[in-house]
Amino acid sequence: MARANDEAAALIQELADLLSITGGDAFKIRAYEKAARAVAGHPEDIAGMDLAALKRIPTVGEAIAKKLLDYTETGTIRQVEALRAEIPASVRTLTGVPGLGPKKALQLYRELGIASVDELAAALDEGRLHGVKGFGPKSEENIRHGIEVLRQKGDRVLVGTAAELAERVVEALAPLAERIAHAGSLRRMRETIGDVDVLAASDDPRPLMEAFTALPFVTEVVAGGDKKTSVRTFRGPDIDLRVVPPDSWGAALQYFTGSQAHNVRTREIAVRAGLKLSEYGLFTASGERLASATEEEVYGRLGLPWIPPTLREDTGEIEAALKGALPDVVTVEDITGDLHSHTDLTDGRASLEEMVEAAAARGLTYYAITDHAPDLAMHRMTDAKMLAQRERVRELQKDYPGLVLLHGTELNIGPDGSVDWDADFLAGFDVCVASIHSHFAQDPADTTRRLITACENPHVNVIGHPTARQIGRRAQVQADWDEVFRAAARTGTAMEVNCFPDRLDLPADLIRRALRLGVKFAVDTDAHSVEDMRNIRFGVGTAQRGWLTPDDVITTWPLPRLRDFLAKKTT
DNA sequence: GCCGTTTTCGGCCCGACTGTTTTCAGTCG
Repeated sequence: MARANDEAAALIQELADLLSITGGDAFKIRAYEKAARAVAGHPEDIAGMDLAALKRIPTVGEAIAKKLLDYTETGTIRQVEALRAEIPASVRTLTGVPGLGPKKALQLYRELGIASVDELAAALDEGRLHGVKGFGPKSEENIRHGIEVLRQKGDRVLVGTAAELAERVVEALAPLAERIAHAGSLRRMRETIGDVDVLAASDDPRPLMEAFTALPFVTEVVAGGDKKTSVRTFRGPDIDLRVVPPDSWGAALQYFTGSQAHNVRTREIAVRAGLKLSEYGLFTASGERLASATEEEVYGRLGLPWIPPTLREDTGEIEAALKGALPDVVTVEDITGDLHSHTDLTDGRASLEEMVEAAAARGLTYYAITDHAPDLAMHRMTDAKMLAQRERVRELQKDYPGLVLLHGTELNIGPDGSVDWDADFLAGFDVCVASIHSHFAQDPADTTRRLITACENPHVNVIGHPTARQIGRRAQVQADWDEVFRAAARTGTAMEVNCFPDRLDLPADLIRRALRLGVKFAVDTDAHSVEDMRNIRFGVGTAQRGWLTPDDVITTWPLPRLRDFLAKKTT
């Protein structure tokens, strides 16, 4: 179920958008935007909070607290309703067209009565923009194109897709740059990516820009300068290439990694110290450069430790850094095992032998094979097939002295919380993952009970991809997550962080909520092929965004500690 | 509208690029 926080944050954000269209004070607008982010990221549910509690949320003062109270009491915010009456909410959608901001959107509405993207397209066709002040022939063409981009590209791509594209750009341009790397939301490992940002260091940007625009998948150059070039790609995201002098590398990487909200905070810290921070470095008032070569140096001169990119969202990392309380987040190198994988016995594409060989090559110390159980009838699993696989796993173990093979299964959680086999058969597995694969639209109270029942099963060790979402295709199942997490913590059941780019499940915001309730996590690839094992970086990135340390993640633990965790369920 | 190791008022991040504006506003990140 959508938390009150998310709906309230959306309303505050809408208030900011509508005020920016009607020409409200820019600083007031920014205050609303900051508060919207803070409310969305606040771990406690705002439903039921009183004014004093609401004001304790950072960036929420008296005025916004009252608006939040208005929301929790009436389901809406009066000022938003009033502004909607003045400006149709659909005018907001005009600012979604690249190149159209609040000022021009308002102008189009006031002068031509345009209140939606469709109306804008029609006005263009009828030539009604001719002669409107500020809209020359070039603007018309850009808006026309912007509408097309908005309509066909949809919006964001999965992090895996963006990572592949970024790798191709970096590889192609590396010979022409002193340094080159991806930055932006991809470096922060957001689950979906709008634009791919690539940063290069060179004293001679021209050859880089020329090679960049000549890449085979580039279809159009949107903006081309000496320092920045933006391109559109064939059925992919836009790519920005920024080129900076080599001695600005650290400051530039810090800046272009973002997030924008994080950067605002770091620049505010600089201003308070009488300094100026830009992508070229940290400078004194007289222009003397204090730091710029590395990110560590830049953060250091601001009095901060280096902050992992995955935390840079202004959701508490600045405060934690100032207090010396940043989490020592889990890394790919910390991962010692994998508790969820498939073979061609069910829907995997590689044999048991190939998967085990790949797990050994990853340098894991333990690896669980967890093929699907009989309730997913399409995979035609039987008791006999599962026991035969177990025999084969035990035989294979002899060939892998450095890798402990675990035999497990991925159970199906039925609508009532039951799983495929009875306790006797389940007791034969080393580890059991249990996941939801159907009945996604159940009543939230039923889904909550369903997941709690699965946690209470003494043989279920891990809840696989707990929300069952598929990014861009299937919404999360609705449940009272805090209740589910309490049950997981109480019963010693780990929540999975599934590494598939279209799952990333649990999502980072739910990870943070679960963490506060004492839950442990299993970062698992759910690999169906050898290649899928590379997805571990996306799951670890998601775990980092959830502020997880190695201690929170059972798949970083040495085998004896893991075995204790698994054993505690049944005793 | 928020906030305070320059405090309760006066600030609030910084730069690149575009188009049409003859000196810069709007947009974007």
